[in-house]
Amino acid sequence: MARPARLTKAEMVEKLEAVFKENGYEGASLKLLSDVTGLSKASLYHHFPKGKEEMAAHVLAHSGAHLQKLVLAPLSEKSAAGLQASFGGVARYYGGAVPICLMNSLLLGEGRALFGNQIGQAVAAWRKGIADCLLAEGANKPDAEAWAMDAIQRIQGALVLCRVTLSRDPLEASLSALKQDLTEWLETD
Amino acid sequence: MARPARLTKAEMVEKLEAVFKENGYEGASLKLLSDVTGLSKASLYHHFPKGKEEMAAHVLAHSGAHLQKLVLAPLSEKSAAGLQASFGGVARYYGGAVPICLMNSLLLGEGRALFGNQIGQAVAAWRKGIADCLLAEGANKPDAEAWAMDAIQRIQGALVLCRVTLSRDPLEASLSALKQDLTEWLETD
DNA sequence: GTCTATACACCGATAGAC
DNA sequence: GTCTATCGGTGTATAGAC
Repeated sequence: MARPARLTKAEMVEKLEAVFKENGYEGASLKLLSDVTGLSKASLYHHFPKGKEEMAAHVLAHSGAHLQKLVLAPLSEKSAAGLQASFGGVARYYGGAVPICLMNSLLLGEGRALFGNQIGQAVAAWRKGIADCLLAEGANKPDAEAWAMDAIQRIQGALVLCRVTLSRDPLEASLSALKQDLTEWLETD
Repeated sequence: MARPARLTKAEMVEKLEAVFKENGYEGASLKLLSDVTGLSKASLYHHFPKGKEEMAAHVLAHSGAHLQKLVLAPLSEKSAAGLQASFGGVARYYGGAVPICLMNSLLLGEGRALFGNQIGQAVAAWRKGIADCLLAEGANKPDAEAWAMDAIQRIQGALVLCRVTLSRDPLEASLSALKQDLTEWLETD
């Protein structure tokens, strides 16, 4: 595989992702995107001919693949162990000193119109994955679905508080509590 | 009190608030703000001479006063009943078919630099108010603070899911669960 | 207090040289 | 594949008439 210039596409997308997460779709100006990659606006258009919307689409796809690998794949084991592993994956998926959820940032203004459906589907898949793990452990369907929704809700709430407090403590605390809750639920099963 | 033209300042601010909530600080263009109020850009500058930043500051102050009245004031009773009443206030504070948290929307990009500290203080006050209710009911300090953080986290997570699913069901479900949790906690106290 | 008209910077996007 | 230069449009903000 030949070395593609100075930055691989994946490296570009990762740098772009940070800008979209921190600024949202409309706040992510071509100037910011240009600065963070070290490429001129024209060079960005060479790589992403349809401009900002295509950049955001690549970022979302990259992030979605990351979510798939770290968070959703462990759930396919359909067991409590898989669910615990998935929570571990959440901690890695939402990395950094102040984790930010790309989906949350993109769900404002123009971004919501462009990517709202895609984001909704990702969340639905996540929810279903968690619920299926619980069903395999003997939960009934309403309980499993409610617990799954609650888990995602806690993680998303923790991510909001991470942005408020400029730390990743709420996320770590939330994941610990979720793992604990799951363990207790299994014992009383 | 004389009728101040066609819209009172409070009415203006409420209309502006919707734009900032749905679009964030950078996404809230003067065109959108002008359209939603029915005022020209120049008229907006008459009422808010420092422009968009002043509009957002007024919106945040108005929303903060609303939070104070509906959510924080009930907590000053420092009792479980006050806490239950506050949860009811949360449902009213986050009104509409798809509730959106202004603080979340403003914590992106330029908005975070302008209003991050103010938002952090509002959340801290909220957290303290909840914890004080629990302390008055006999909880120890770490438990009270953890429960308070968890409650706010759940509400914020629910609000994120409301935006994902375009409904207010997650918020209502979350508040029901919180009220239930509180009742159970009191029984085992 | 409202408006039209305008100033000027920045935005997303493109042309074309190297 | 990268850049400088530039386009048209939109962004925030102002001037000044009514």
